[in-house]
Amino acid sequence: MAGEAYVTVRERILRGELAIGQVISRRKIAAELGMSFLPVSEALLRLEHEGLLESRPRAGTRVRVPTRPDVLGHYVVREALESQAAMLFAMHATRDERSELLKLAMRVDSLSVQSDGNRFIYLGLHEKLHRRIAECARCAALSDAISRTSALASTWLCATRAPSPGNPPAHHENLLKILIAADPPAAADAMRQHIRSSMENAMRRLDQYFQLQKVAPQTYSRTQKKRSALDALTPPSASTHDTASV
Amino acid sequence: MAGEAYVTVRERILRGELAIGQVISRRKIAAELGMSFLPVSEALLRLEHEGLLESRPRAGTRVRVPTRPDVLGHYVVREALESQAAMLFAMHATRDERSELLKLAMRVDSLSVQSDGNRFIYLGLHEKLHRRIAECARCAALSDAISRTSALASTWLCATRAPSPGNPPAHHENLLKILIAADPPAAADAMRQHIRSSMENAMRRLDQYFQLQKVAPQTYSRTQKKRSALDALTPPSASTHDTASV
DNA sequence: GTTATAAAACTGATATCTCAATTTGACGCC
DNA sequence: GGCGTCAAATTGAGATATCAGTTTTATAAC
Repeated sequence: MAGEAYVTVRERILRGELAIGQVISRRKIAAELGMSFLPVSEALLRLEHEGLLESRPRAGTRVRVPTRPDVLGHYVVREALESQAAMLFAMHATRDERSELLKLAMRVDSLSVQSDGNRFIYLGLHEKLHRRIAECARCAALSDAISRTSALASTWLCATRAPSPGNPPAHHENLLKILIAADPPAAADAMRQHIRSSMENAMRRLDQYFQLQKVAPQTYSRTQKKRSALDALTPPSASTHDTASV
Repeated sequence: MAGEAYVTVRERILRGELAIGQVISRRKIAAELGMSFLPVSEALLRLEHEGLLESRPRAGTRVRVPTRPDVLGHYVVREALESQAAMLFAMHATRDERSELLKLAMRVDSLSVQSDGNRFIYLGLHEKLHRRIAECARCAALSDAISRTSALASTWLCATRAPSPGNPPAHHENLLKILIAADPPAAADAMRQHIRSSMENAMRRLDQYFQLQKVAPQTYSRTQKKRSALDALTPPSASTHDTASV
């Protein structure tokens, strides 16, 4: 049951149904899922340890509002893990896997240039590309570490609106071409550069949240009126089928 | 309270008071610490997620018995994180920090060659060296990721007896000399090699536990007699002040 | 209208209790 | 004597109740 609650809440955060900074109630979720709030507490605690939530002891729990060092640190860790995965991919991936992922990269690129609301499809496919690279590295522990880490970034990118602005059209295709070429250090280095450009992108987008934090460092308000500063920032997406509106 | 239980149990595992495969009881720990077993459950759940414990739903909880892929995967992740830290150390560490850590490395090496029971002191200092390198990388998230990861290895190394057999006398000193030289890629590579040799070392030592797992894959026996296979492997250390016996 | 304040509602944390699954150890059977 | 079986003990998981701290809101004073 705790696992069910974990998956449900995690999905909601990752799909952007719960915006950054939004306060959630253990009791309401428990009632909604038809269980006591003890397994829900367990799930939320786990999500807090993974960095998706934050809570103050007796005030409330909300979707984590990242700070600038948070995002920087996240991408440093991610750079370490994903460049390692790229290196192992160059060493161990089969021929089929290499061609599969090259094709996937080209699809991601083609979705990237379209600016009509395929944002969620693009994000999902982009995450799949990175996940598959990690899986082809043939190391479960590394895959796990990466998927734990990239869940965080998914949250942050879900919250922002603009579809990747200044990426070259063949961004991922070029990356995969290097990974396929089977030179491990070069693969690691290419992934390293890729992650760094992702970081700059994310930094630019999340800037508004960094400003916000200085204004309301630790607000766990449950009502609407005092969250106006936050609400002004969150994209209007909300409902799941509304992705074609931008 | 949950935090207190977490720290206590974690300490016991890391100090080797709880051997690999040993079964522990939530209720006994709760009684011992004077609290309900709910906060204890929370603490044990966290330790399970961190990989220090393993449990079967209604059978029991024990200190995790690592498999070969576990250890391999652990060191792959660790290689990724620590080589990143080494790179950032080469870039950002101050002059004072560089000389401090070089001295620390030399102390670690000198303890390494002595074979009279300074094992716990050596392990502690060795861990401190790696921790300080991560801290000097100026990235809290990376430090956290590393300390979470290296806790696992500490458990495993605590369980084994032999003081690092075939390391060259100036193993860590040479590593630090490269880190200090301020060439980031070279620093990363040196750390990478260092971690890999650590892995081979750990693999050799933990081999007996890998064999064991095939015999008793999932035993949560609370009695002594069926654990004879495990008991034969655990070092006689146990009591904290008994380190000078080997 | 604004501000200060106190009661009310709500939150997370813990304790206590119950329950189903597992292990244990003793009993009976061959 | 060895082996299968079943009751008792133990375990982790969940439900409910209680408590202390925080936020909200209604109230009163200015």
